[in-house]
Amino acid sequence: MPDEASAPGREPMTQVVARSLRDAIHSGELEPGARVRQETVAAELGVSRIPVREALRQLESEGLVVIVPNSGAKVAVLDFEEYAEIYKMRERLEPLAFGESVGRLTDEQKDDITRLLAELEAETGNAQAYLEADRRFHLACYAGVATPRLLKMIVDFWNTTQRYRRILIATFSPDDYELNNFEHRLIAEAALNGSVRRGEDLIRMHIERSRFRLAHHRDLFNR
Amino acid sequence: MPDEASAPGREPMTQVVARSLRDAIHSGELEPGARVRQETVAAELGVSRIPVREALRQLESEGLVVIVPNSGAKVAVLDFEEYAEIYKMRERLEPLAFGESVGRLTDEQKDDITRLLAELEAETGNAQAYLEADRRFHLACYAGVATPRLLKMIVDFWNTTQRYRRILIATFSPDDYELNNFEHRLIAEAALNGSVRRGEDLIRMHIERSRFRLAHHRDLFNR
DNA sequence: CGTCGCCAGATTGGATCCGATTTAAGTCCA
DNA sequence: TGGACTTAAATCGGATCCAATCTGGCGACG
Repeated sequence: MPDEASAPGREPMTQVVARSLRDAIHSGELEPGARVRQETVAAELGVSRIPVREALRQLESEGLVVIVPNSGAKVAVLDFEEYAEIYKMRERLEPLAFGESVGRLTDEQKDDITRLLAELEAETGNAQAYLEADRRFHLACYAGVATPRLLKMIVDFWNTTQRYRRILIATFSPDDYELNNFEHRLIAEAALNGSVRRGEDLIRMHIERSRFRLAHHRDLFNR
Repeated sequence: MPDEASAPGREPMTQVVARSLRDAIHSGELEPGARVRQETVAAELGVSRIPVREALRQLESEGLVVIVPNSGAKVAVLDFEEYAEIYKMRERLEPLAFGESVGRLTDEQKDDITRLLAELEAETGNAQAYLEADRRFHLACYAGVATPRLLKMIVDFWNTTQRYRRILIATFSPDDYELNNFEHRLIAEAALNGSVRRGEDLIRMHIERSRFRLAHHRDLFNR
């Protein structure tokens, strides 16, 4: 056999379906409010509806979809208040993650941060690529977090808001990009130097600033 | 018809199963590490395994059980570090919830806080009842939170740690109870007065203190 | 005597099928 | 012409059935 993915047995279909749907929502292929039919997804991936239903339950717990009994699943729609609330939670949890991570970063992980910072700056002005680099940079700062719960929570936050960040970043001026880059440099510096307290403050402010800017774009949530 | 629970159609079995399992874990009937067999649960509730499997996926996302592919589900076991990490998250999120809640509390909800505080003090020394009252008192303080995400997250935290708090409370001295009651009174006061900042600090310290005491009981996690 | 491999029972994962509920179109009547 | 009722198609929830995988015990071999 060729390689077989170093498989410890086969991976359950539910996980494959869940990942596939996550990617589809993440990439914008499935927009907020879009209906997700079990039969359609099942046919598309060549499985029955059973693993699709289990995957949908999982995604619902992650906040990515909303299931209405006997009616169906839809990609979760966030209104302005929900979006802001997620940012408020991020303002509390991401500094914690930073603090838990910094002391445990390996040399490779530190290199990743440096590299991703450079990538991020290189993509300035390129909305789609910048968005992706932004995500990876921030998550790289939390790579040292030892317990999976906190990390999963933060990733879920990024996933549920991804689609909306995409809309927001389209409104970025060159100055917005520049300020972002500046803050990222400071954060990376704090991470590499082990300046826990300073990094925590920087991250909180970084997210807080994003949330404040949000208030100027409330209209993006009207539909 | 009598009342029919104001039903908008029937409630899906998955939710019934999930709630039942949550309760069983919550009450200690299912201990951490206990294996959860789909067939057993299904038979017990008179349903097939399908809704059981979906419920298990849901509980996994909530952190209550761990599913090993092709092997089965077990009630989640927390080691000392995971438990401490959850408390650290609570230290960040519950003050936020308090702040979001206080300004929006209705008169009924304020009465609930007063009443539950009294109940809590009345159960001093009675571990089992105190545990339950403690939970309800704290959650009552967050009753004004408008967005469900934050609240669900906090409830999940309380659920996953419930079994361990039960063990810890058994080690409480009269002084421990007294100190707890004192802090609860201050928190209730802040909630009723609308002292947001003070309440946030109190709650953070309240949880922090619980976490510190935990360090003296590391042995409870050995198994 | 301990370890590795093999076989049977138990348990999970997935597919297909059926009944129940929702949704939407179409019709009737004011 | 517009709204409410009826009916039919689409879709979901759940049950039963079958295949794949894991667990535990037995025996053979080193």
